[in-house]
Amino acid sequence: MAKQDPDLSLLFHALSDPTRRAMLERLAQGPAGVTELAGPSGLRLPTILRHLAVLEAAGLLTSAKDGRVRSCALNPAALDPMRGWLDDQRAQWEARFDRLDDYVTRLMKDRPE
Amino acid sequence: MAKQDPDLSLLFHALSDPTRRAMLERLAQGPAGVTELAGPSGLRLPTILRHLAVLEAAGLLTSAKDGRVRSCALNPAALDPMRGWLDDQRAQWEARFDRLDDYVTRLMKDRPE
DNA sequence: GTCTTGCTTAGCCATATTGCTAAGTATCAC
DNA sequence: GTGATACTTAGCAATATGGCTAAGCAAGAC
Repeated sequence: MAKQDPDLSLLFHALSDPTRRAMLERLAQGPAGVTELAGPSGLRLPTILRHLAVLEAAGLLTSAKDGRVRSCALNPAALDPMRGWLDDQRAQWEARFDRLDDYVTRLMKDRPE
Repeated sequence: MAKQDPDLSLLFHALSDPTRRAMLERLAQGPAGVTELAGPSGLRLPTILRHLAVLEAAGLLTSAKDGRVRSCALNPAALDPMRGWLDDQRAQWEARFDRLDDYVTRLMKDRPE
């Protein structure tokens, strides 16, 4: 991960819109141009460009212009900080049960027969 | 997962705010009351209540009133659909290289010596 | 019963977001 | 060179979001 402090807020926000998620899903198959990404959504191109800007600002995609075509590509590494955060919470939650187990086990052991 | 179609938009949006993430992080340690959750943020209680409503609407937490205290608890299962979505994109991305490997392998095999 | 504590509701305001249309630029195909 | 294609920019409007203050309700402590 290149960035020291990934902006989780930008990342999660970027994924909070169904159109943006759908575009990323398409890009997971391979690069695509703006018009192709716009197709399924039914939204107008300026709107799509705005959504793409959100995704690019979050680091989830990169784009490059080749002639009149702008090709967009998924940056899968950008998904990792979010997964990391989710995993951390899950881990903390699981640790709760471990601590509870320890507590109950200790209680049983200390319990006078 | 109880819900047939988790609302990914609600879920990702709920995590797009640092205050809300911080509160979930705290709840991963165990249930907490509203005033305790508000403490670290420095925000006023009505604002906190609004944030909690977002989290509850997304299914990420549950709350119950006991006397004058409202206790909030993390619902860790609600994190799973997001992880699932992230994993799916990662999987699709990896599959790209598998398909590329197959293609290149086939190319080398079909290549006249 | 009175005071304190822990929320809760209502309303306001500033900012952000999300969609659109209109107009424009640049590349490509013929 | 002309027309088509693929964006791109600017501006507008409606809605949503995120913060606040003020006022209120209910439970708990004494």
